Amino acid sequence: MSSGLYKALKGMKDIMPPDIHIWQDIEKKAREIFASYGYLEIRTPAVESTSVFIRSIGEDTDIVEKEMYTFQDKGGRSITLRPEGTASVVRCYVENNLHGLPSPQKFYYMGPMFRYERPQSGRFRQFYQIGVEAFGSSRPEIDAEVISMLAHLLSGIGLQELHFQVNSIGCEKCRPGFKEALLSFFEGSFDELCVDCRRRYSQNPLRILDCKVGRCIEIRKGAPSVLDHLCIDCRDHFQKLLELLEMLGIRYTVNPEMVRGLDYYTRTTFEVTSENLGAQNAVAAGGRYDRLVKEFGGPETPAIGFALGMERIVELLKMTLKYDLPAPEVFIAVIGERAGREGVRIVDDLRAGGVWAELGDWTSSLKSQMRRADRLSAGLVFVIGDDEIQSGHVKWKKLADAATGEVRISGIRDFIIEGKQA
RNA sequence: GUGGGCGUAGUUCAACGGUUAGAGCACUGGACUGUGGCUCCAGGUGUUGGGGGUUCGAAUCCCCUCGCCCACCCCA
Repeated sequence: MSSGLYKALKGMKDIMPPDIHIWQDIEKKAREIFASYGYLEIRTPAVESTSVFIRSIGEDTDIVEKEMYTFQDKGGRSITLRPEGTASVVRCYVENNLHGLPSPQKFYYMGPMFRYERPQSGRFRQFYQIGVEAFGSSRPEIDAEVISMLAHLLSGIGLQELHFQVNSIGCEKCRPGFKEALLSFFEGSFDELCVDCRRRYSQNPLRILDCKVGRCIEIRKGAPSVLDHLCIDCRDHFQKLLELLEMLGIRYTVNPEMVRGLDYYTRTTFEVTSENLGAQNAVAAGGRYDRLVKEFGGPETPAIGFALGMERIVELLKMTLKYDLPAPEVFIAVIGERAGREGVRIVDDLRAGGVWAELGDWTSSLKSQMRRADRLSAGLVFVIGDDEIQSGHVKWKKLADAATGEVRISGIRDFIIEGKQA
């Protein structure tokens, strides 16, 4: 049972030690890898005009229909906490005329996203994503670059056994034909489809391919495949991408039934899943969105990106790696007020030298100070009392193996720093 | 939005409808008066999530409500 007057809102979590160190490691690794691929950080506001998201994500997607945190500000404007990152970055790209810079322009971002959903395992109302967006190239090489970068990031932080799926959902030229084909395929068995799929039939027939209801899975056997309906250009693009992925040694499967939940995707879509997560098993996903920049009032600019879900990655990492709390290098136990004052000086000096040092409380017993040092897993303990101040020499003890020694008080700082280097 | 499971100490969990709701861990102090871990001893905490009802009597049964978890849906 929790105490206190307040709790975090439903679906929102505090991220604390020791977990926070996993988060920091992931973020650090991501920055390193993105840097080597030439992606630069971009930070956009967490709130945008509601229309930014409606326009990009799509009027009748679930996100827009029922999952957005939308409010009116005091000026009566409708504003929304971002449910994903791409829309904001595209808005930023267009607003700041970044297309005037040499193409392609490549960015990454990290931060919280918000969706008003019922929380469950791996799903939160405030969740964190790391994402990348590359603008200005329609070449399959950039698709491969983005996917390869994702693969390197995931393996770089120690995740194995992830499943890469790729697909192409065509462009504005070939998708209408495919929709037609789907509609006529399902026409005869329409009445047998589940309620949701009957709705999808008119709203977004591609999603029928993604339905998990047993009967619908039956019915769609033999349904037309997107891949058979791609136009020449899309087919060529996809083919080239697959060749590049082969060449890079990225293991993947082509899944023609993979459909993404955002309307802006064109051509390449991909998703990375894990078997160890429960129902919400996507750890990262992305795709190409060649029309969005234009939609936002910019010049025709092809683009591609992905986002990965921090909580899910952290969850996977916690299964295999053990993260300990960081521990101080030095603990100064002090006996008596005079030593207590001397201790303040010593830890301050050590800290100025970049050493994590903690000071005991001279009003509590040496035993309890030692116990605290032990609980903190401190590396070395120095015990200072009147005798030590008199003689200028102090004993140290290494908690791990109980080794002891002696050093001049004035030499503690050098002793520690040299010890670190050795 | 729809289902299912669960709410007892800081934490993990006990308590056939029946005394004053207990135990491990953790925490603090001591045994060991200036050296941690191991052992032993001592110490404290609960509106049994909240509200109502049934009953002589409710942590226990019923209703409502809130919260958490899981799943559907959807997605990172």
